[in-house]
Amino acid sequence: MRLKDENKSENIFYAAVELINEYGLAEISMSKIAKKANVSSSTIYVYFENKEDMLNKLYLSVKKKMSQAVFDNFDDLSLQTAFENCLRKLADFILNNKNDFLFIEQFSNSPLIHKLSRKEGTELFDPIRNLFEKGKKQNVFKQVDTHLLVNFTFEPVMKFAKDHFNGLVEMNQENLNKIIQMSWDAVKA
Amino acid sequence: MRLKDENKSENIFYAAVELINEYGLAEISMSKIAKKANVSSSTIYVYFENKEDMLNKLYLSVKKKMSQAVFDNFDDLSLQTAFENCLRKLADFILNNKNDFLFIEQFSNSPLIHKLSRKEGTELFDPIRNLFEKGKKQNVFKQVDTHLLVNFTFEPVMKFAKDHFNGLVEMNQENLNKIIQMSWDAVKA
Amino acid sequence: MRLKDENKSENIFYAAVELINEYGLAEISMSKIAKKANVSSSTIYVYFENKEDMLNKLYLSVKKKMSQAVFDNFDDLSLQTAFENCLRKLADFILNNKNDFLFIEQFSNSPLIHKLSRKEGTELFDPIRNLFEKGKKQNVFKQVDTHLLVNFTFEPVMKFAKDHFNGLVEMNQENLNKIIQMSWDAVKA
Amino acid sequence: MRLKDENKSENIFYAAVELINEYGLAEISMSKIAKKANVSSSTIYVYFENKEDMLNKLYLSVKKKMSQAVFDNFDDLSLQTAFENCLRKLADFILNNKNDFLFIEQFSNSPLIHKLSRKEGTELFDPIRNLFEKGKKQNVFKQVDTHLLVNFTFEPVMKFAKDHFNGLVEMNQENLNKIIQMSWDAVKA
DNA sequence: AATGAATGAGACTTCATTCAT
DNA sequence: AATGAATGAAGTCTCATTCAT
Repeated sequence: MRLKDENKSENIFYAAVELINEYGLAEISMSKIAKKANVSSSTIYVYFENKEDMLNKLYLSVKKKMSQAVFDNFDDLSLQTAFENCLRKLADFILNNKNDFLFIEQFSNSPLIHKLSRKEGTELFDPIRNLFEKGKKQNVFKQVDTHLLVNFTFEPVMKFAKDHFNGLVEMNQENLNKIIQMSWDAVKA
Repeated sequence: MRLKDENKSENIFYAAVELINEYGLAEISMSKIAKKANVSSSTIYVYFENKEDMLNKLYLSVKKKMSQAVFDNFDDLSLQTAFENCLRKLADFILNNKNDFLFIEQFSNSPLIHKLSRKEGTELFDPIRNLFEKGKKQNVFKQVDTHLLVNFTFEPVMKFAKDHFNGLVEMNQENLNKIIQMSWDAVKA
Repeated sequence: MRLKDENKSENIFYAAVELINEYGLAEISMSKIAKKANVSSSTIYVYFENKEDMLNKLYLSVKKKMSQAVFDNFDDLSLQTAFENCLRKLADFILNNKNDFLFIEQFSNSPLIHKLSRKEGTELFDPIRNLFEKGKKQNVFKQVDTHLLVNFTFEPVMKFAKDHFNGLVEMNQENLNKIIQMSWDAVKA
Repeated sequence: MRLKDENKSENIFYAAVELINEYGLAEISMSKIAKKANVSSSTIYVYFENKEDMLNKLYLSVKKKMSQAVFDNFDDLSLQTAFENCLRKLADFILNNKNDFLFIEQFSNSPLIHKLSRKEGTELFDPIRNLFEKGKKQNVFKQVDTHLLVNFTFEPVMKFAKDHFNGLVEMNQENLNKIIQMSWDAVKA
């Protein structure tokens, strides 16, 4: 028996993300992905049950990559430094992995995402939730639902990144500093 | 010659939004929309050039409906009241027009959206930008790119609404009040 | 709107029967049928829901044609003449419509046939059952389940026809006469 | 070198018969058979040249099993007892091996059957032909083509069995006795 | 204006089979 | 002998769109 070629699965993921960004979730096809990944389209079905399964696994894979980047060296820092750091790393990741980021945005707003995938994807960001829980106890943060604190941390920067990609604004150091300040103002007690 | 039936066009829009929410942008088809709208699929082509045209017009139509709701009675108010009011009206609109809102989120994250549609859609929210411009001059708001102020106003509440629809949190009056406070803290000078 | 071309549906039926005989139920495809019928394979789906639906409707159509041939001028005859006549007409039909006959044999032995189609197909042969019911009352036929009488009437001649097509025997007048005699011996009181 | 595992080949046969009855000759696939037989689909190719070869060998195997059952203890009996016995044993076999029987009916009506397989399958029933040849010489049976005698012996009971499986009639002792009587009336001189 | 008929292109997926171990 | 990996070919069916009325 032949050995599974781990590259193949990665090539498929890579091709899918590229194409989804170019044409949109609605317009990609398994055969386009296969062609770009240099495999036969039937080979995709060796690795995934079907299109939906493939997309959900891709989502989880990309989200994991993103969370690892964001929470790199996260636990050893003070609250505020950790908060600031992860925002910077998020911005970094988005700018350097535009397609990954935009794929996540597209997919997580579509009903193709499975309940379980959404849950698992959310849990990858537990560290930031834990940070806020801890901070709330120390009265560093507002006494509000943790989800709210998270939303004020991540959503504005992510929207700003999209505006950046659309040419409306420029995501430079200065703007990033301001975002961090504003996020902090929003969440701090 | 018969007149174009305004109802038909609305039925088509309505059916499209429903189906996109149920199956996703990737899975809808002109024939499914036609069937749900009780028209022949060729009739859709009487009203729209093609699928892309239809979706972009639908987007603009829904976004307009949303902006009208958000900026209802907007200009006659003080800065802070206008700010608070439009956030409340946004939340209201989202809760009462879930499918419209989720369609916008799905569509505006997809490359199917035309550059021009995005621009026109953005301009529908000029009132909030004008408000911030005015407020910056009065030193009520931080001296940062207006897009940033807008992002801190709308993004968190919209994400919170999605969390609400996913059963993670409850969008009640209390939480809404907190959101408004946090948004204000983020943008105020 | 264009008018439905009744020919198309007949061409599809004809092509299907031909191909099923050439390649077998297991080996035909919608596209082969379409090509032979000179229509686009998507056109088949204008006329039929799917392959199964098409095959079942084809079955009923062919079976009806067969029953009409078999029971032509059936009711006005005496019991024995009617019995003999319909056997001769069956043999005639089979010899002149080999493909139709063999299609029925193939399809009715496959699980693709719907319960309802089998029932409807069976009912098309009610006349022979009525004949036997009547004859049983007059003590012309054996007092056994009518299905049994039918089976002894039709099955041997149909198997003989298949043997004929396979080159094992020759279905000539002499053999047909003998078959009729044997059938009669089997069913008569 | 390992020996071919006789079990594997039997498992494959068994799985094939089951699936063909459930889904039909047209809908089975090597991979479905492999899955049901708990072997890899490439293993099937260790035992058979290809799908057609496998089906033809399966046919012959099942037909042999059937003929052995039918002609068990056949030669030592008187003409009429042998005739009656083998009809009873055929009915028995069919009732106890429904899937085997229905597979034969499906396969032998399809063009997938090879000329040679049909010939070999037919020869397995030589004993009944020999019986009729002998009986014709003794003027016990009608002086007609032996195939005809065979057809009047086997076809009605086989059709009756199918009617039974379709819920139209009940194949009980009483009905079987009548079938035997009718067959005898048909073939006897 | 409205629509059922029609279709080429292409969707997803499974197929029978071979390869490499 | 046995099998998981791999694939080109082909499967059914739906697609967006146009045609003809």
